Amino acid sequence: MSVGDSIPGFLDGSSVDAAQRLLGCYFIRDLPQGQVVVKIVETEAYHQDDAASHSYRGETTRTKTMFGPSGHLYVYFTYGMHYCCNVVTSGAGIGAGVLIRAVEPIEGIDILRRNRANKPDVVLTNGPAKLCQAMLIDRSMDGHDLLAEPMRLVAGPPVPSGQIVAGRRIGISRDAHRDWRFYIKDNPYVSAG
DNA sequence: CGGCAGATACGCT
DNA sequence: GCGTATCTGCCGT
Repeated sequence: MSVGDSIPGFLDGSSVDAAQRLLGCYFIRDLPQGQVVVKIVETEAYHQDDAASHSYRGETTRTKTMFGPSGHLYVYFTYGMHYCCNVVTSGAGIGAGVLIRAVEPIEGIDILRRNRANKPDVVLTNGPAKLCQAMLIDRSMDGHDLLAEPMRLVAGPPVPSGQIVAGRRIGISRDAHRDWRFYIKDNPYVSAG
């Protein structure tokens, strides 16, 4: 397959814009077992003036990465056992990012299967904690620059706006009415939600 | 297949 | 203490 080789240039704008434009982009993850390529199919936007965002109450040790430069990975730990990852947006000094909720396996699906106890393909990466488990993303990856190995973000062909569905974000209680969740219409790897 | 409880640890009140 | 940007297994329809 052929993908672009530069990080998407729209990350410095609002996370709501970035969340839509990240759909169709790729993560290329190098693991000891080999290379994994996935396509982003579901996202959610979070920003500083957003009561649902980890950055809402200001910078802390945990959320420091969200206030750093765009294009880095913010990884958090939640529910006592799960990791989830965001692409940092909106530039240094602003606490914003895009939660990656689901991805579609493109290459290295056998590696993803192994990391997910050989579960059926459709549930390998259709959730924010599932995809982190499948791609071996944990707190040690927090702050990682997505221009660099072992995990890069590259632009994909833009998803037509008619193919993007917006809806409420999942699993939050504050500012829940905002339609800041985006996914590719009819894609089988979108989370059940 | 939909609903629900349990797991489990960390950050914030 | 309490709530959490979740997932899984187990139950009943």
